[in-house]
Amino acid sequence: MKKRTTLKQLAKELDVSISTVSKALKNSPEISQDTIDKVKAFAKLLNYRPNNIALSLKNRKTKTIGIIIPDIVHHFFTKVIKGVENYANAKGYNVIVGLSNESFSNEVINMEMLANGSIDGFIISMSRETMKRQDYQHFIECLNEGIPLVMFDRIVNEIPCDKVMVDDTKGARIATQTLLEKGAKKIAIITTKDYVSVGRLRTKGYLEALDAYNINPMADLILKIDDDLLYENHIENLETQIQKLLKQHPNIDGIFAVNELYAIVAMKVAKDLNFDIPGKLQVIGFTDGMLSKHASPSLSTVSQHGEEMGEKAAELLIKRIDERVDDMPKHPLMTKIISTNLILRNSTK
Amino acid sequence: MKKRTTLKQLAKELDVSISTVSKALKNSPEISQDTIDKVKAFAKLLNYRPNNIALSLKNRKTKTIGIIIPDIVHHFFTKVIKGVENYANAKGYNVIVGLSNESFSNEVINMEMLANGSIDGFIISMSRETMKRQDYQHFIECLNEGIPLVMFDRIVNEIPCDKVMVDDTKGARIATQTLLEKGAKKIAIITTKDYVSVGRLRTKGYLEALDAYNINPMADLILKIDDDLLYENHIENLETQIQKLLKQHPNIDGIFAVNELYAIVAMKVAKDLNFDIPGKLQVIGFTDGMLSKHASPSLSTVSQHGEEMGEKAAELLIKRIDERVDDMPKHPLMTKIISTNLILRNSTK
DNA sequence: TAACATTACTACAACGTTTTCGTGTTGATA
DNA sequence: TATCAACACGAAAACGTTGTAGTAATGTTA
Repeated sequence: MKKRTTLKQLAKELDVSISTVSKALKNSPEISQDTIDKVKAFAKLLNYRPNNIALSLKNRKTKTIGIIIPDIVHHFFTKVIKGVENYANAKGYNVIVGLSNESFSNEVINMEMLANGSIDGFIISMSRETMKRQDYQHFIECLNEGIPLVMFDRIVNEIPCDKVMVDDTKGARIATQTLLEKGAKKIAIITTKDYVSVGRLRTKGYLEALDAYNINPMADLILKIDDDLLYENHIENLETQIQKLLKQHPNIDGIFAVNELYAIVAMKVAKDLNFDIPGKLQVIGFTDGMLSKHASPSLSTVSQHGEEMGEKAAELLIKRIDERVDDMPKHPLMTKIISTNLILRNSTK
Repeated sequence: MKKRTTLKQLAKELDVSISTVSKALKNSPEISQDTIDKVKAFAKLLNYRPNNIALSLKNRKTKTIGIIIPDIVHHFFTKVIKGVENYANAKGYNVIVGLSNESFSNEVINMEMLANGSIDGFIISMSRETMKRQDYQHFIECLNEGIPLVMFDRIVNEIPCDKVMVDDTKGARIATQTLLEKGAKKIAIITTKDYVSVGRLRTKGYLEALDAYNINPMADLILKIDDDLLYENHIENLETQIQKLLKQHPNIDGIFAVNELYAIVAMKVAKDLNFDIPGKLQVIGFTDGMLSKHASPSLSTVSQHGEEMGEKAAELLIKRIDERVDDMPKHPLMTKIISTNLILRNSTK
């Protein structure tokens, strides 16, 4: 097994010093054109490429960013990763992915593993367990060590870092409003427990829309799902709860679901109960993924623009990293709001 | 901004040498218990953690593996990544993700960016363009430089490396056979152009099954989609082609599709044409994803076990990396076949 | 021709570790 | 009282770079 070519090897073979080789490859004016040509030719011959790790050590920056997400098998997060990759690669950065699997300890372990010099900064969406515990010590420590952080989607205000989010409340408000405009009178919401920030905010938007139409919210129509269960159970539980809801209130004519899966399952249950969609029941979801597009009927939904979020997060992070190097005065913390837009398909009139 | 604690700092403050600190932290018997305790206490106080980059440089291994895939917004690939992460993290490895976007040059650039010492090995599924060009120079070079490679899913025999794949032919044969057993007489296949290895192999399985039942394949029933188009056009094109097929052969009673999306679209088109699924037309797809599970009717499909593939790939790669370090005799190249299984849902009788 | 510039290089330190090979101080032994 | 372990530590090299500071060998000027 051949080992990689180093400056030292080039230097020895060419009978010059390591410095000369290094400088020649960088077209330093200190080196004669003659030598430059020779060195370059030989370097090319041996396929020399500088060792990234050595550079990282020397420059005290790795040109790598870490993204920590709760789950990768999820259209929204993959879109975000894609956005991060796009921007980061264009700036010469690599992306390390860490999966928390919605677990607090995994999140902490993953971050510690990477914070030991492997990355220049983090892009994070917290695990559900972290949100529940409200234990943000690992984020704080990260910042204390001078590692910049950008949070997205699942945000928490206590952490002084850059953030990228969607206007969840507004998106939900517009979705609900649209249902109202399209004639729905009795709209249910399928949402998460309140400790999930996005669920809470989207519920808020739903309530605001009702309020604007002078409709009193009914507790019965607000289904807060505990998605802490294992996946399979979670879906089953979801189905039975929606069934119960639709049977108890057969005159429900609108459903707003805070994510794609909830909306899809709601449609399925409703269809099984012979609800006509969108004739008698209109449905809008949140997050535009494969499921929405290919469901039947296709699902109207609030698009979150995950890719754009990822790009923006990467941009903020890399800016922060660069300013750290220059040791310039920090610019103030940013919270970038990505606007949603409503995609109307066939689950609404 | 505070910088990270180093051995040097600890040494200076404690007024001992760097070596002593290093050894103390490792419980070296050379160091007195007294000193060990002191050093450890102080290290803990300053929250010392060794710099990974320095270790990487010293040990000439990064404990990081790179995974290059054509697209991350794809259930199968995310499953594989998840499997890779699982195994790799458990072994103390990090995972860098590179996206080729089905483009040859992106694949090459991504690999070169990582091959400069950033990773200890690659896990790869080729881009479509690479398959088409059949230009594998970058893989060869990688191997020449002593960087181990594991290919999965989209394999090519010419490259001497470990491989993880599914028995595509067998999976397709069983799927087709199942359709036949369930009474289908005229089965169409929706597949890709032949340069996509998995498409080719799955078509082969389809033909084998027909042959076993003494059925002559009809060219008309073999729809080879050119998925080289942009996404949106691709789907539209797919729809019209399937429409044409079903109109031309309204007595088709079985469809085998080589991926999830093709199957879903086929079902949609068929439903629009008032085919009764599964009554009159049965459908089986390949790759078990979200779409299959939540389609209506839910889609019977050949499950590929992406997560298992990822785990296996990581295992093979890490074994290869370890053997490289020990400089032991290489064990022979492995090709691990992950067996598929057929998940029967409501798109079949 | 002494003083100085210019050219074209080399030596060395540094980034943060680990590890090998010393080395000075004890205490025990012959 | 020399001799030798045992003990507890330090110096230095190495991993592969880069950049600063030197230094010979020229050429130019007063």
